[in-house]
Amino acid sequence: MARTLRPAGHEFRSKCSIARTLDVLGDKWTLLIVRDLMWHGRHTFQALQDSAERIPTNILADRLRRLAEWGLVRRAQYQDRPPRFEYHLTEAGQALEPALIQIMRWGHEMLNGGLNQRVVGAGPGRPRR
Amino acid sequence: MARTLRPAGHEFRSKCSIARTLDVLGDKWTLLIVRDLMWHGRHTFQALQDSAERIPTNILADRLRRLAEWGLVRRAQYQDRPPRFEYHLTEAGQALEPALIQIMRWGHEMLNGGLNQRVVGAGPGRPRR
DNA sequence: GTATGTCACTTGCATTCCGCAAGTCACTGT
DNA sequence: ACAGTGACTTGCGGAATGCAAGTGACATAC
Repeated sequence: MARTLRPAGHEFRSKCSIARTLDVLGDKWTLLIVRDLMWHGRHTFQALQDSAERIPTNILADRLRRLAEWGLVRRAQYQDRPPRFEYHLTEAGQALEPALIQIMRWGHEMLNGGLNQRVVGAGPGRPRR
Repeated sequence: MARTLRPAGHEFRSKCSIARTLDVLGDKWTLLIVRDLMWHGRHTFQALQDSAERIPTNILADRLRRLAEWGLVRRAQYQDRPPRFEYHLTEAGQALEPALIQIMRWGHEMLNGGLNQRVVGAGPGRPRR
């Protein structure tokens, strides 16, 4: 049983599970990064940046840092020279899948959003070269 | 079959259902208001403001306005003199329940958040006096 | 009939966050 | 030598947030 995720010094607004989740994920970008890591096989900074919504690079760097602090994402160097990094969801991050699916459903039905195809096992793993 | 919800003039960032949902609900407060309307029987401005997370009044007014524009919330006057209003979720708003439940689950498991009791049919309806 | 209280908000203002463009650094490939 | 790539960082103007205080229409208590 995992202890509660929480970066050093963080105080939650309240005991409510929803409020706490919003403390972590409550903004316009974070869940899109999780989506790309989970379903779209985007695991490098560059790949995440090239996603459809064109996230600004400073925001992307900041959100990846925060996701790593929260333990939802792991940053790993997969190459030395030049140093290159890849980002992967931890178990805690992957556990967001049911929530993400329900959010996607609602957006599909109410906002005419596109449905995600291949929801499982997508992505090329690490970039080949 | 409902047409796509969208206030006049709004452009979505992308076709993705998740991105579109975040265009509507992607901030720290909006889902807490939905939570209170859905489960906690808070239907007046005052009741919503008294919720545990102490939302600032200007933000609350703004979010209620936006939720109404998006068609997730209906504002109704239930008393003339003095004028008093109550807020209720529309069907589109209520359709967020499965997503909210999954978000709550994740917060409960990963962030040690409190679980919501009475998830269905909570609340006193309109304030008596 | 004056004082206090309630409800539903607005307004002002300082602080913080966001988004865009540009720059940096370490390489690699030609 | 020189353009290119990947992973960021920095600067800066504008938008959003958070706090306190104010407003207007009543209702209730004294």
